[in-house]
Amino acid sequence: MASHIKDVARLAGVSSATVSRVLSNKPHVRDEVKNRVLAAIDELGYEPNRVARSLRVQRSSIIGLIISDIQNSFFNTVVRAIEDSFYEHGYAVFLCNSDEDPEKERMYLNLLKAERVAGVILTPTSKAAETLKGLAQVDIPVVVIDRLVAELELDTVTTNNQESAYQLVKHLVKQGHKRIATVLPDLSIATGLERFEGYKQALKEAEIPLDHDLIKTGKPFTSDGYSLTKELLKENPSALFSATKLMTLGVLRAIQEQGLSIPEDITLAVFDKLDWMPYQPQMSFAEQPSYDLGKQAAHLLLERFKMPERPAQKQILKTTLHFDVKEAEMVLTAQGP
Amino acid sequence: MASHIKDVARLAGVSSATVSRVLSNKPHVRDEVKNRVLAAIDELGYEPNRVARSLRVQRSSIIGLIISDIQNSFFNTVVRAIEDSFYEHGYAVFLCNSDEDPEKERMYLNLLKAERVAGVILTPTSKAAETLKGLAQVDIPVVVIDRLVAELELDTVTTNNQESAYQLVKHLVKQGHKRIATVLPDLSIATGLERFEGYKQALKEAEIPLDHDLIKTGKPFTSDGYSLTKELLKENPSALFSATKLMTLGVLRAIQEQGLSIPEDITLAVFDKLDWMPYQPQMSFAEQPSYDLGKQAAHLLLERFKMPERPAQKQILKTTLHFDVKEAEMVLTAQGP
DNA sequence: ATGAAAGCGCTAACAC
DNA sequence: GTGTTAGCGCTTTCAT
Repeated sequence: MASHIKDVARLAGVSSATVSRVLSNKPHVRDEVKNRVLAAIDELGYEPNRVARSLRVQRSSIIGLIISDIQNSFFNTVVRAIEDSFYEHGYAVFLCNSDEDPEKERMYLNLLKAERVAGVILTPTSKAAETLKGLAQVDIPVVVIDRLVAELELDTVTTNNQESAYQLVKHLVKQGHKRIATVLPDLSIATGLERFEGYKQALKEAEIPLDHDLIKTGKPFTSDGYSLTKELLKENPSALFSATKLMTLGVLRAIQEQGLSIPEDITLAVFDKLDWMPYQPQMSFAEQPSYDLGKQAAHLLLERFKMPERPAQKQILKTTLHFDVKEAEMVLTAQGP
Repeated sequence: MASHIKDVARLAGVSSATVSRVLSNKPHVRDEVKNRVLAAIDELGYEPNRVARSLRVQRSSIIGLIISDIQNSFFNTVVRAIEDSFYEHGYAVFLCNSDEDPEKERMYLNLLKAERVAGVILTPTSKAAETLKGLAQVDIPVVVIDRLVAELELDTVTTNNQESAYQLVKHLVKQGHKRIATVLPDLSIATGLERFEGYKQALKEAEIPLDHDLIKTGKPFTSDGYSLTKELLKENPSALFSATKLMTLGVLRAIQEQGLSIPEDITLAVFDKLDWMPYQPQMSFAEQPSYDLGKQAAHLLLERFKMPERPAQKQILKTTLHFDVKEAEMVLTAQGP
């Protein structure tokens, strides 16, 4: 049987109010009393009931974190950064996987609302706006990462998608490529749209007309990357820009099945740094600052707790560009895909 | 401002007790009254405060799920199965990533205890036993998956590790291999030990003496799979048994760097089905029933809620063995690594 | 500096 | 079948 604050109070010979003050490091407790309380806590192995606390203060110490794909190592790093940040501040992070499914996202958001979590961080699907308004009703602050929610004034951390895509494609142009294909996520996803804008910008600057046979969109999954590339290869592009990590895996497979070599037959520029894999050809890529992204998101949320009325901040982080990196230069990280 | 049960009661012209009864589908409410309550709930957009409910019933509707590596797609499927099962029963799943770190595991277990979750499912590290006893003190049931906790009488779902490893290695033996190397996770992890037993059993049966230069253990990560294999290859094995998915990725890389082809130069038998990858050579593998494993774990926990005194159940699921599967036969799943 | 007491929103025992 | 009420364990005024 777990002990309660009353038991601690009795053992220390004080009231439960005093124990509570000690627990939350409030001032106005004599050191001698404080030590007696601490000793009693220790002796009983007392741990506060966080549920009772949450009810009383009308807010739990849980942070809800909804990620569109927990298997994607990019998001995994983001998760770790957020956990690290909140752990220091006594919050626990409740992780939810939306799988890019607006229905699951809605379910989790409502649940987090019912649990009266302290705050929410999420990578929104394109349908998140409506449900997010419900959280605002109960004053649960939200930080959006990776993708914008255009309709809402929310704290946001994203990366410079358009600029990075522009630089990657510009690099292909400089290498003399004219037929540059691209594989993108649906343009309803903000990152897809922004990266497409970068692609267009680079071509326009080089006065290469847009060829719609070289542009394919789909779900940001390996399977779509694969099938879209199979179609694209019929058009004989000399280079390809892939806009998301998972799609790139499918791109690689399709190219390999076709017996083409990289970069001789087809040159690649892609978004995201690939996980370490047995096979990894030379390519250019934009590495997103995933840990920083998580850190910043946590920071914004903690700031918001202190200043609920502060205007929404939109942070844009920079990717690191790597041009024509060969397999050998890839770093071996602790964990694979 | 969110509405409360009292507001609903007032609007429907009943007491809050009746509203509560309607909410939890208790009997003894007239249909006419029930409908009035439902209408009021709808009109106010009322959602129960789960925190208050948790405090009152001394148990939340949250299931804690601690996974040793959320990026591993094997566990990802397990997570999905567990979420699916509990969603049907009105529980929410709180996902935590222990990263194989006993300290993080301890932190999360204590947190889940303080949150008075309804139950916990976890893939334990080798140091879990002590902390798990703390949960027993507050009557929080625990189901252990993938790995046993020897010291404790807990509901458990695992796979037939020894038998599967035995069959895989036996297959290598039948193909005439005498120098069969193996890469294993530390034997303090139950799965590592069991799979090693299977390996030894197959060699013993074939009267092949154990050669300790062909046996390497490490952390179940890609990096260790890679470095251990580099060493093993100096011994010129003709076959290799890799005991975990992440390690296998490192194995493949090391073999490729050495310029060896699979299966001609070295034959592979491995645990786990690899995620879809651009490069994937022929090998034998034991596919774990990951979805079933999650389903069964959820089932055991739900049963335990109903019958707290039932003796602990130890379920052992069977892997599906695939021998000498070529790349082309691999199924393209929706998502990559 | 400390204690007494109210109350967070809900459920369940008991009364009718 | 429905209402009244006590109380889950904690925090936070308000007294002293």
